[in-house]
Amino acid sequence: MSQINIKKLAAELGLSTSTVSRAFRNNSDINPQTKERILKVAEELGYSPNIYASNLRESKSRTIAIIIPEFGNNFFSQAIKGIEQQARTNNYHTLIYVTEDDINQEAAFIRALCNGRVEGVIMSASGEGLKHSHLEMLNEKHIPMVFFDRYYEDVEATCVTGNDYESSYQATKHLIESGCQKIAYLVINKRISIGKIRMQGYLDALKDAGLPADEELVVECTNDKEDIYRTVKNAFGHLKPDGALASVERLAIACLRFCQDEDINIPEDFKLICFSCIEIADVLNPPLSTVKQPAFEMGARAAEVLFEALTSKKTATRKELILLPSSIMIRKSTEK
Amino acid sequence: MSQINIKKLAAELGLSTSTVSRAFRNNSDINPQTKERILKVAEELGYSPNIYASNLRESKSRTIAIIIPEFGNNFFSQAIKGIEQQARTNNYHTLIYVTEDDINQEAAFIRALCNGRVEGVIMSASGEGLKHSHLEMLNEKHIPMVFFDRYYEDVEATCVTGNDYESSYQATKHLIESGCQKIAYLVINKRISIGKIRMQGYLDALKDAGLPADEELVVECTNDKEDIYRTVKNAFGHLKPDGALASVERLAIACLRFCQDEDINIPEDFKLICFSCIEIADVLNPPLSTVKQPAFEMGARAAEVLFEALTSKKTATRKELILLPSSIMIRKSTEK
DNA sequence: CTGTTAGCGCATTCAC
DNA sequence: GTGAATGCGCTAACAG
Repeated sequence: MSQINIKKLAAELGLSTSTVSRAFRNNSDINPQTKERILKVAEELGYSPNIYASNLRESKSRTIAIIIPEFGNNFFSQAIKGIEQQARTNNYHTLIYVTEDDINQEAAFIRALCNGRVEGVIMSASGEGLKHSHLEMLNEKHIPMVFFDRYYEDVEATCVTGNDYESSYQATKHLIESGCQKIAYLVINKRISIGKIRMQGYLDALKDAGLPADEELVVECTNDKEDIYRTVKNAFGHLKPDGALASVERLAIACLRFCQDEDINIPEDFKLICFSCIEIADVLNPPLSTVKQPAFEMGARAAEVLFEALTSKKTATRKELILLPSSIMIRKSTEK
Repeated sequence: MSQINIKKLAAELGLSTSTVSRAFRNNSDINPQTKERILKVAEELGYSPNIYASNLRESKSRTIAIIIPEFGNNFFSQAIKGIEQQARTNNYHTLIYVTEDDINQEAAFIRALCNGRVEGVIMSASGEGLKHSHLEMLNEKHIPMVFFDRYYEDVEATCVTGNDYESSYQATKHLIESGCQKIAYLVINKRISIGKIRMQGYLDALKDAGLPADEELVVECTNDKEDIYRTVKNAFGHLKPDGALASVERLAIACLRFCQDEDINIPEDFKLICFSCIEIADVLNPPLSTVKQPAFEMGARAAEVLFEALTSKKTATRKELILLPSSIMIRKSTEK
């Protein structure tokens, strides 16, 4: 059986293709009875308009792209859910691209998207502190973009992110109030957006408490699992901290592992808190205090901003920082 | 600035559109120098072929759909990575659809995909034991499909899944050898595919060990977090098991929570093992023994089967069960 | 190796 | 309220 198309359906119905087309779009006026008849026969014959022909004709795709550094962690999973919820209500499809934290990948994806595949982009940045010229193409192609969580300061676009400075300050303060005197800050890259902002909150909290805001206590790690463990081990060896704030979950998990291996008691000998959206923090060993970002809301909000731009035919979003509050969940790992 | 297209680019170059087109496709022969010149100018002018026009013209989309019951757990995240890796090497795009375990959603997605949006479907089933007539449409439209993990027995299609019976048998045997006498089996739905097969392995292991394979020990839960906790609590109350095999991670987490709340010592008073791909099982309280499915490989393998069908122009995959071995990771939660 | 020509399936003018 | 005609941007014969 050859595939059905609008022409065959029209022939079957004894109508013109334009009338059939009208039955599937809501704008044009059409006799309600004709419409109903068309839809009924279409259903029977398993016809639905070819998406690519429509896209071509209308030169719009009702599709947006999500570009994220990694996939499969709680934060991004929840953020994606938030985005998809909005996409669904706006009748849009989503395409997900994962950069593995590689800005070249990011650039490649952006380039590949500029052929009309998507109408807008929601992105968490992969290469803060590097060249971002690949984003200019979006501008040229009039494709609006919104950042969430991680963003480029030098790019004109709205960003929805957490109130990281404040949360970091509060988390550090909480460690101090729990009795910590020598608090390490664990970070992947301290020179860029979230790593940097969270560090500032941490440093200021130390300072305000009269503790030495010593940059030696800032421990930078790579993104590799084995490497992280080694770095943590090393840091423990020469810093001997009694507490730590981890800027991302992975680093805190490495601490838990290390403490387990070395029989360091948490929270007695060492207290730990981290930024994380993990849903099973309460059954970790020990239950882990977290700064929980509103991932779902971030995604949803970023999508809202994008769809607003899309429906009002704006070709870009305006430079603006939207901060959503995180909540500090205190558990055993930071008990006195 | 009006958008660039193949005609303008051709005009700019003093060439015909077909030559330009050839420069972007690898098949037709074209003067290497011409090609290079075209690609260079295209780069400068920010031209790339409109995807939707290509799709329409070639009537293929180089896109596949992934349909899964849920999103954001380790198993599906890893499986998706496996699929995407294969998709990338085959130069295909992926669209992800999440059903929230609702077969109506699944049917709606399938219907929406049949307008040519995708060339193939990789799916983990959401409604085992229910009507699956919505899948007939894929057949009519000649869209091949592959199941992974969860599948419909009554549908003709290849399925890539775990060796669940064997793993379940081994996991139960391990509990018995660790000293358990009264082992519960926790499951979301014992009448369907994975829940059913895993139960069979469990029951047979009990029987072979001379333990009563009592169906009372099979505890069925809903999919709701609060509900699961209540069911677990209730089961502990009247069954008083000394061990459990959980068919999915979520149920084991509820056990950990319950034991933590009630000061039940694991593994002394109660031993626990579950099917799970969780990567931080070693820092749970206590470290959790798991049956780890090869999620990434499953996804990759399912994608391989699909692409094989696609490249050989088959319109469906043949009914076949491909079993990939899981590995049992023994940790503290099942120690003697 | 390159150009000409003819659609892919659909949505939108513009007539009637 | 409906139909005829046109072209969205691209690719694949075919001819040269």
